[in-house]
Amino acid sequence: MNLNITNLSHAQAGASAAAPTYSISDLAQEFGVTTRTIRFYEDKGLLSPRRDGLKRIYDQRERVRLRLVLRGKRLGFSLDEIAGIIDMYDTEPGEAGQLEYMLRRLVEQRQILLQQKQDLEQTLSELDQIEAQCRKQLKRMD
Amino acid sequence: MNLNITNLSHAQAGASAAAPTYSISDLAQEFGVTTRTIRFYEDKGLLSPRRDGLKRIYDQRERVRLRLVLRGKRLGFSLDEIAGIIDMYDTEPGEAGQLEYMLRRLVEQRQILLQQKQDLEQTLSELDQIEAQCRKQLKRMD
DNA sequence: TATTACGTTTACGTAAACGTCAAGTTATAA
DNA sequence: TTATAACTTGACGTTTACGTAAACGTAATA
Repeated sequence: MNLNITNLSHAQAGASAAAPTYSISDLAQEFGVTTRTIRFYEDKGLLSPRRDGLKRIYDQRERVRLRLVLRGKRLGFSLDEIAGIIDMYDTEPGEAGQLEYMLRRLVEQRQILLQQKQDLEQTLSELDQIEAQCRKQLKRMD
Repeated sequence: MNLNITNLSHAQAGASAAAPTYSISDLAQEFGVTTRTIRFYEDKGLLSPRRDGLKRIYDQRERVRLRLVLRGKRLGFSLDEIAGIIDMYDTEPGEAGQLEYMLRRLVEQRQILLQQKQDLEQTLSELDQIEAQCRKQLKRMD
């Protein structure tokens, strides 16, 4: 019998105020990906869970990172690009040169996202037009 | 010397009111992709240029399709997904069942795009926060 | 006539992002 | 004690989206 707090029924763990942790399959289930995928992301340096012996233990920070990765994927970025983005989320302040470098990267990334936003809105508006045509055509057929 | 109207200096062609046409490298240059890429899209059924002997001749319609493909890529869709989307742009009205099927696909596609939009805006706002932190830190270092 | 520019097909190569075994470990339940 | 479930590390397979090279055709230019 294991009395470890990290082992409570299902994932959530964390009665009292202990930091909740998750197994790999907890996260796999929650986010609808396979454990293979999660391990692959670790291989690529996107995640770095602690270990309990061999087993991977994910805390909040790792969980958030996974969420960021999957959001990046939905936006169509490669894992390498996502790595670059997530990097910015938790780079330590550092020296001035470092900060200015990061500001430049932020600007670049924003440009990309703004272009996407434009592509997105144009596509949405075109779909609206197509739908209107569709409905018009359907009415005409009654 | 070739007097064909399609052969005027660079692509644009179309003195008078003749429909402008383009060679494969015209389009490659205009959109910043390789000819290999354009041929690959044709292989996948995304483009279907006319031929002059062996040579591919692209008209406005094909050019627009290429533009749509590249926009789809910027949004992170696979070529198969893009094929499905572009399909909707030029499906002939057809019968009622066909139209209703298309309406369902439109709704699905819109859902995906709206999710992307949400992801996009959240990411943009997070980048704003990071930038603010950065600038704050820089000021503190003066 | 030879070269240069642009086009063609065919085909093998490759990077990314996992899927899919295989073979072994560890912990709990029967 | 055995079986089951969840985990581990390889390692090879697969799909997508092209890159890259070979070998050739055609047309204008030096």
